[in-house]
Amino acid sequence: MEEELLAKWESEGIYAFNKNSRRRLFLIDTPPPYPSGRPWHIGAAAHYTQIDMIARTARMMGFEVYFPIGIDRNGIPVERYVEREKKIKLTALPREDFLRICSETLDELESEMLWIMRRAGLSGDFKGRYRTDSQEYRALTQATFIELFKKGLIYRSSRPNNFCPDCGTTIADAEVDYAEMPTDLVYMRFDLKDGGGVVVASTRPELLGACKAVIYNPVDERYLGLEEKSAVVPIYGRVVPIIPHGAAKPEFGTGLVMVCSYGDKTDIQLFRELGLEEVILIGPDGRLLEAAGPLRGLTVEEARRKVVDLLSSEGRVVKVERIMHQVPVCERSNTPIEIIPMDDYYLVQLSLKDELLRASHKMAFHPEFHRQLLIDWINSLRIDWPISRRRYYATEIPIWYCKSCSAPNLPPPGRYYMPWKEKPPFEKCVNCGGTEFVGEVKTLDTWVDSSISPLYVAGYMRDQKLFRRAYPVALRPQGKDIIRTWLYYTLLRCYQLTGKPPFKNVWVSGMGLDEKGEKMSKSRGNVIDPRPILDKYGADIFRFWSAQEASLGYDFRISEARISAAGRFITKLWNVARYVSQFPQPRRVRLTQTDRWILSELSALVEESMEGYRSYNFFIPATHIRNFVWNLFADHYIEMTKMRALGRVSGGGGMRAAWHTLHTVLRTCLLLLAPITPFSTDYVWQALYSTRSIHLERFPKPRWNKDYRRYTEKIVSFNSEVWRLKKLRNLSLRDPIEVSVPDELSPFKADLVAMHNIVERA
RNA sequence: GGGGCCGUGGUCUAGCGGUAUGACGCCGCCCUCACACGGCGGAGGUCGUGGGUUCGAAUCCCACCGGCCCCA
Repeated sequence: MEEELLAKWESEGIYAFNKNSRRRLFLIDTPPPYPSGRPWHIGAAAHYTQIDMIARTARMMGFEVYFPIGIDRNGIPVERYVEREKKIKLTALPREDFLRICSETLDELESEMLWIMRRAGLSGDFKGRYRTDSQEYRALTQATFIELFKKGLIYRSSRPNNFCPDCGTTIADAEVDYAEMPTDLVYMRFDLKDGGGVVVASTRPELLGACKAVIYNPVDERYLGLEEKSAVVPIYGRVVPIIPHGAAKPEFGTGLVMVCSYGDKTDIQLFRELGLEEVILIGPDGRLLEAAGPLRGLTVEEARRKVVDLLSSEGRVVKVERIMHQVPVCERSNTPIEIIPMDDYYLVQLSLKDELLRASHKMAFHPEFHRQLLIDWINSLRIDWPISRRRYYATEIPIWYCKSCSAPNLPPPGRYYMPWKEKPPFEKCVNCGGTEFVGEVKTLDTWVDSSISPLYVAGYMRDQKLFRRAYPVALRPQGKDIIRTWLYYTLLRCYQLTGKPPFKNVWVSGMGLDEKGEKMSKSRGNVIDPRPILDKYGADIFRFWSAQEASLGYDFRISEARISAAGRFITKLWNVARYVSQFPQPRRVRLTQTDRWILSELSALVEESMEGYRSYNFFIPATHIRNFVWNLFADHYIEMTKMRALGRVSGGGGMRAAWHTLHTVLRTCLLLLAPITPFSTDYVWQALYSTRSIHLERFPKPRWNKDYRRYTEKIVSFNSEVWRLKKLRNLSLRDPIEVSVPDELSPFKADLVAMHNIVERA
């Protein structure tokens, strides 16, 4: 059934976006997922079904919706996947061959994700889907690079930064993770220049050759009086100052810390602050350089062992302590990073912090409390964004350097350029008129591409007419795990380019965890493949589960048992529809009090559901509709009116009213559920109510008087009481029973009597 | 060290100023002509701990404990 509807929706093109529509536009900056491995995370699949609910909600509210489908295909993840899975090293092949393999690998992984998205019923633009590694997309990335370069917001610099020896490139702070690892804390005796000695503890003894100072905390009484004195660095014999500084923690090691270029971020700061001259000790291959003297040519690990040996032979190792230490690692390769100065391109961000903070207050957050994650990240920025990477499968930096004067020459924006293999599209150097050029070989961080997705989908530089209407785009949906990357970088880049925040609304979902509440990961072995789930249960069940399980912004647990339990509601809905479908749909009827009562509740349901839809919180409509359909409509209204609807009561005046009401309630519930369970609702809709899809309809209005809601509790408890009595007396539900209907329920008396087969007391 | 979220019957969860919602599980009865992927009935909670505000707190405030996540 679902497959047929999918084909029908596609052939009829009912979700097509008409950019010239007069309706208000609603653009969704769909996250282009990255095909980095398989299977695709079931939490991600759930996340995308919720984004689809947003799209469907906006359509049913009367917006012209653009729900693009994109795939993010640039950058280190695929390169590492190829290196790992196919055992091919980036540098082992000609650049073009490596690129081809990456592209083919992406095609495979991508088709799997697209199958899941389509099968889950996403009403997105599959036909016009985009890829961030397409010529058109990369051309836009390069155009924005050129624009920002000319604005002076991109510059080249060689400064100490995170360097991953395994990936062979500089990486940004956002790509650094911290791993808890056991490390040796080595206590080393340093001589003082004027005699005597001190003990310095360090986890990086191999950096002794870059030690330029020793610090202690000024409140640390043990070292009062060391100020003004100098220490002699073991092995290297360099004399360095001892300085009181707050960065030293008295409780760590001996309270004396050596300052080297560069053990960590604090070292960078101290070198700058104290005006120390750096010693570059580690090369891009992760091996120690000339300046390391006896350690030259060794890897960091080897050097660490060797330096301890050397120190021991001099009797300088006081003790070695095994400690757990937070080590900064590259999030792609899990390799400990080194801080090495490299020549890279930087995008200005520090000087924009205040403006970005202001801009982040101009976007509405759903839920509000996730705004703080963005603000915290902006506040924690300490360096401009290094955007260049020494990698291949990414957008090239569009610059050629003049061979005679080394001036950068940039091409005109608009086309996709590959400076490492192409001739420049100009003849002469803008600076000296030289005619020989060398193309830049470095590429861009993949976030440089993905951070312009809202510009891409809104037609920036390509369709000004659309762009003016569509930007800032209506909504950015995304997971909370990529706030510091995707959300932040998008804000930064779009703000630099357009002076505006890119979104009106930011919708941040929580993460899908396993049934115990732990993160799903291959190493834990708790991943669930979404494909068999979709095959077994169908998309509607998966979607209804997803709506009901994940309240806005909170993490949610994924268990097959709960997905299967959610399926029972779909079955219930199905059976209700089957029951209702046996009756005709009379137009003009005279409603009874019972009919008015359920319509009162229906009005309330519409209002509650719409409140949820307006805040993109599908948990609210899903749970309310479920409760209404199951616990009021089916259990009470249908039972109360069954005799009347089936024409089993004398007179039969209310029969047509019951028919009419049953259909009204069903029709309204279908409309309310359509964004969440698009398949079943459309199926029933087209079978009973219309020749065209439910997904072209608008949401219902709460147009029934709500006064009768005051009877709800009394009706429910009266019915319960009768059921209980029958049970108590061992009567079947059809057996007659002698009870009196309370006066306050007299408006419903006829239905209640028929329902319970009540025999009036004499 | 900083920040965020959470702590409600066996498990999960709603409520967020008037002593508690629903689901799964459990017990019992029932194939009642839409539905046994069902219906009905039932057992089960001093809402993490301590204090405060209030006529009244799961709900607001403070402290603490525990869990998860993020950042340094």
